[in-house]
Amino acid sequence: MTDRDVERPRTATRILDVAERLVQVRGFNGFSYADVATELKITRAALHYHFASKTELGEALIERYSGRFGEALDAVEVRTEDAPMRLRAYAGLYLEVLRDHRMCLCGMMAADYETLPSSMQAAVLRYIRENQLWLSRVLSQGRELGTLEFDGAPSEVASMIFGALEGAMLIARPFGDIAGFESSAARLLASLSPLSRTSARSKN
Amino acid sequence: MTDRDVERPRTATRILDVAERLVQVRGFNGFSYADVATELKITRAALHYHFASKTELGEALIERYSGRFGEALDAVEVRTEDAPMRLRAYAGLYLEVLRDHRMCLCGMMAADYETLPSSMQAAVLRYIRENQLWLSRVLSQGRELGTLEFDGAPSEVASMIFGALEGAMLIARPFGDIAGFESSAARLLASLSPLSRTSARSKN
DNA sequence: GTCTATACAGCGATAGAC
DNA sequence: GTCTATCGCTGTATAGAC
Repeated sequence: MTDRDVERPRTATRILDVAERLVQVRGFNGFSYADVATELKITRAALHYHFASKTELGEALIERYSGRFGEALDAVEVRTEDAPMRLRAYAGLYLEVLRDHRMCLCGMMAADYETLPSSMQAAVLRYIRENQLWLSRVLSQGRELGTLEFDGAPSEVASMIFGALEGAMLIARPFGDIAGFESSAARLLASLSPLSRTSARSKN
Repeated sequence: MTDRDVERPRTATRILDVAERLVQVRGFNGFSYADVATELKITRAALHYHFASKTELGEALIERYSGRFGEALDAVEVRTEDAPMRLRAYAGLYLEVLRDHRMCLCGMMAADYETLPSSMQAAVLRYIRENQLWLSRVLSQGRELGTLEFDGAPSEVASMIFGALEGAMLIARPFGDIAGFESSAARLLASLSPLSRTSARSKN
């Protein structure tokens, strides 16, 4: 399903699973081969057999994560019908990650960006651009069909939404504030609703 | 001016300056005493004289940064007149940091959160809460005076704005995309404008 | 307040046996 | 594919002279 066409030994997959979680929780500079090896009850040397360097491991992590995310986005487009639903589903993907006490892998690596080898930097940028492109497409279609309403370029709104969701995760995670994330995400998407412009007259 | 009532040797201040930048660029786990010492042309041992442990250094960094940020917020309230101006000035503080190719110190530490000693974790949470409190106050006043318009609790909007700005920085920095940050910030604040609900009818 | 020297743990990585 | 053993380096931290 995921990793469908990547031939990979079972162990390599388990390594990626553990390392992925460690990066999402502790950052790329916050975990070591020893951490992964201990958890899998193998030696560091065995780890190096599968991923010769930490850089290679990091590249594989981003590649797999990007691939999975892309698949998840495809799945969203299959199971939803309009742009507002798709945006909600998109935010829902982040919510799942946060519920697992993790940060988005590439959001974490965006924080570590300056310390990463250039191959990993490039992969992080690619991931971000892909997300923003997907969002741009959804936003464009939504506006054409009248299910969304906003000013300016879809790509700018896409950047704003992407950043805002990453930031909402970043801030919610230390507090374990799932509800806070949901509230921020909902508010963000509500501002794109055609109805939002007439609804809010409660106070003031 | 800043650090006004903290008695601190010149060297300690220079250490904090360098370490602060390193944290903002590379993260708390991405720099070492050696990095700071080299840059200041002193030895690591001298560093330990001023800050016995990296934890102490980290605590001092957050404390100073929080204090400065609080002063900057006071200054914003002095030199601005209404809530929209204050929010723009608030976003402007982030912009300055980003222009310096840095991430917000505490945003960076929010990413490193799980790896931090508990004293630093507590300080990071305090910083976030103070920011959100300040924003809540501004938002409340703005709504009362009719210069801002939004649904729900000010604290929720404050969380959303804070997270969104942190996230916009996080994502813009790897690209060096100052304009992207400005665009996101402007869009974010525009959604709180009383006029926003009738302005946007350009396309669709 | 800064230095030299050093302790000691941890890191990423490699060689070579099994 | 995993192991033991080890290398070389860097990390934080400390002792003691100046």
